[in-house]
Amino acid sequence: MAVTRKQTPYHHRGLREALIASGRTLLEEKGLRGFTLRECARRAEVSHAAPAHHFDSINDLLAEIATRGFGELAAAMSAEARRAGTDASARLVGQGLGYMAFAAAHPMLFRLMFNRETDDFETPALAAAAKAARELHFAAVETAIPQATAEVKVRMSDFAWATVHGFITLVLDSQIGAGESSRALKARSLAMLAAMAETVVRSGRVPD
Amino acid sequence: MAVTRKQTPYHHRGLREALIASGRTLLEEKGLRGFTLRECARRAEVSHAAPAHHFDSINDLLAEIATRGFGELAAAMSAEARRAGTDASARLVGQGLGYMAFAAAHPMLFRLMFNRETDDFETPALAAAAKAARELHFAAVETAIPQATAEVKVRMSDFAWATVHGFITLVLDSQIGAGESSRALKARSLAMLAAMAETVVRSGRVPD
DNA sequence: TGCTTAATTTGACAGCAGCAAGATTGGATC
DNA sequence: GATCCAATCTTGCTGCTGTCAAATTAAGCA
Repeated sequence: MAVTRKQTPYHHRGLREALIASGRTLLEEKGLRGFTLRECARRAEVSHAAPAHHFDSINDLLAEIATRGFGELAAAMSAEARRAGTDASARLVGQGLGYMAFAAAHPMLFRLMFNRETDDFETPALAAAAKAARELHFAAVETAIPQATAEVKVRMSDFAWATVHGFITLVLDSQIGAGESSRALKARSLAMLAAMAETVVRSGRVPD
Repeated sequence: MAVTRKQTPYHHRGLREALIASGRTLLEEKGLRGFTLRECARRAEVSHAAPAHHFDSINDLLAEIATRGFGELAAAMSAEARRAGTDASARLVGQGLGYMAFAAAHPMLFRLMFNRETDDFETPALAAAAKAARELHFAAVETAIPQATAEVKVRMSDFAWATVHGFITLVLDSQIGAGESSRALKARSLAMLAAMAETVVRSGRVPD
């Protein structure tokens, strides 16, 4: 009985990782609506039912991809903040830049991470990864306005995040800067971040 | 030959509108991922192929639903701005409130309107409706800071929109205020809008 | 070696979008 | 009023999809 299957072994061994990888490129190519478990399997050169042994459902795979996305997002934020030096305000801007750069580089992944439509693929790990990114951001705001009250800190953290998230989201959805050069867009982003940081820092100065 | 079909006539007459209506409730119930042309047809008590005569594809129906959504969004913004009175800053806050209220009332529709994944259901009418809402917002910002340069006006329009859009988006995606009472959430929204309006107005006062 | 278990396969089911061909209706024309 | 046409809707297909069940293969361990 000649093994007609190519030289690929029956046991893939690293299928779980392979599926996450192929799933991620597929997501980036086709978007969530074009995302297919069977296509993931095809790209990993494996039968259509193989993924079932590594992921309970298609949502499970999506959750894993999103979870890792949050890890990368946090890393991108940290890296840019570090590059920005020691000034707290500059670090806040840097973190925002990292956030936007990640979203621009992986738009579909970014959408998946936040577009928690019906919560039907919420996972403890996913929730924890999202929370970690949030806390990274909150810490940066806290450092920028150490003397502010806890309530103001929370408020400004919301504010800064909403600004950055809203802007890049609208850009990705072609609502802002459609047809503009990436150079012009970058200038717009920086202006946005500057306005954000200024408002945050000012809130720390005003006694109430 | 007894007519086994119920008393419903062969020609539905208002099928296009019926599909838009059933599609919209379906969307709100199941989200974009659970949205199905056949289920729309079923709810309109019509065969699965009937929609094809009114919409080229499922994306066509979604585009029409999204287009009407933008009309309603603009109406909600205008109504709240009117309620806010004549002060330009208050009107800006009111518009933001209307925006958020619409999104909170129709979260899935709101997501559909903006989640323009692969642009595969972009339509001239949809683009125009989105643009109308944008211009409504820009006009409000312009009125609030009439003496500012054109560039600052654009910048602040982006800024204000990003703030409001980002905040409500994060709330809908359970990233902000998860598990909070709607009362507390409303307070957070108002604080957010106040910070936004203050920044906009200040940008109009500073000479550059 | 043989046995157990994990990993993968094939095959099936129901549901989906879109297409084609037939059935029914409403309205215009004669 | 009768006839024809175009619009509307239905049934039935094709090739997808996710998920399940059963069969097959490989790996690890005694």
